[in-house]
Amino acid sequence: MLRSESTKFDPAAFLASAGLGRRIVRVKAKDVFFAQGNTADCIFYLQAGRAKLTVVSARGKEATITLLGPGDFIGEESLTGAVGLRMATATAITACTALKIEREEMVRVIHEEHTLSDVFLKFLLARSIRIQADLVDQLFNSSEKRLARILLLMAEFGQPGEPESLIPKITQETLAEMIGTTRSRVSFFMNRFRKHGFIEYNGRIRVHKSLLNIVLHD
Amino acid sequence: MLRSESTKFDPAAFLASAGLGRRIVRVKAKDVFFAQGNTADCIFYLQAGRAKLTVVSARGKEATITLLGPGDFIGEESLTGAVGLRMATATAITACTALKIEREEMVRVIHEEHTLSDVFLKFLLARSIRIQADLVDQLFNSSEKRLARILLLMAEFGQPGEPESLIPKITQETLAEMIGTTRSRVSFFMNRFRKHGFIEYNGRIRVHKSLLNIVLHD
DNA sequence: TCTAAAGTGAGCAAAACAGAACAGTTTTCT
DNA sequence: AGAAAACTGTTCTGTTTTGCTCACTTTAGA
Repeated sequence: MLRSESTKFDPAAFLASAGLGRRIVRVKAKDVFFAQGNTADCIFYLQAGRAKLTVVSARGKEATITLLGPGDFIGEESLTGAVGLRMATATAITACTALKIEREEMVRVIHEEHTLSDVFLKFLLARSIRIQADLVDQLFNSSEKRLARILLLMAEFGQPGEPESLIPKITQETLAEMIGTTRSRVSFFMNRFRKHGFIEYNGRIRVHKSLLNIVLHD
Repeated sequence: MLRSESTKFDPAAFLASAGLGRRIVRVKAKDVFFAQGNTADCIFYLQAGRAKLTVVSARGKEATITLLGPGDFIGEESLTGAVGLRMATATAITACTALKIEREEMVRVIHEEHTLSDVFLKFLLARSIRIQADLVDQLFNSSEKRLARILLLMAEFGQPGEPESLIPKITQETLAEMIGTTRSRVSFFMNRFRKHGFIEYNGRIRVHKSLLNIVLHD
């Protein structure tokens, strides 16, 4: 019964290939993995591409909770006790390749394979900490500081292979949704940052270290 | 080596008693479990009492992230890869009894005992979802709605043994810290709620279901 | 029991913000 | 290439929120 007793279990291999209760799916840019209100009966492991998690409020306002990249899990709310509903919508930003794992299979494997539950736990811990940091940021800071912080965080987001400080293409609308303000406000601050030399952009945004001054200094 | 192969492992028993790498501690009301900036080398399992998690900003403003009760873990950031620092301060609200588990021991047990890692995973998932909901609330709603929501959530907080809708004693200051506004603003809204009959209070706060109207209706 | 500390209710000016509008620019699709 | 859609910079108005201050009440501790 326990796989680990007979064969060596490799979480990387598990998350890279199809199998019982799991298969590889491709999601085109702007298509959704799942939408808010859907039944939460599976979890995705993002192999390639970028995606985002958004929520819409009662009166149609939209908020972006987080951006997701390769190695992230999507839809972990499916693993709670009872089968519930999706609380957010997961949308592909670029074309994505992901492993779709059925709820039962994921629960089983997490239960039986330490190595995989380690991977998952690490992800969940990191995510939980990041969201908590976002909440704290929201509680403490003004829109301007929140924008500065998000820009700095995203400058790291692109792997340290690229000439860092170059931010993946993103619209002011999405930035506004992430920091909880309006698009016009983002536009206003972006230009202020640019005037002060904290950032520069023609097409994509390049963040200068000096932007830290906005976040750090009172 | 693997405990589960020889003896039956009982997570409830583990979390209820002292042992190797873990011991029971008592924390008086207003004393701290740990403070922001401390080395994160252990995790607590709260057996009895109530506690809160707070963060202070650069310029001394304070935010309350969450309230904690029996069955909650405190200080899970200690389980991330490298040994880091506490990102928040955990303070006892009432006298607390908790199991203090050393980082290494917790990592070991989570790794070796499915039943405990299940318990921990469930906690982490719930917490992560709750904090995400708080973030969404913060992104969408006005101070007034946030206050209404927190009050409603806390009305559930007291176990369904008590005549529910009676909120555990809490100051306006703490409420203000939780929803990210000023104390005077909380005072203002509380009186408005009271005038409309949504809540009543002499010493402790009693929440009426009608308060839902504030949260739900546009 | 008395006093200091903590908590509460109010009010006000200044700052931050939302929301809408509109023209100009860039992307995307056919 | 040309039209439609998406994105950006900017302005304006009214609202919300902050950051105080002060008087009063309740609570906790010596």
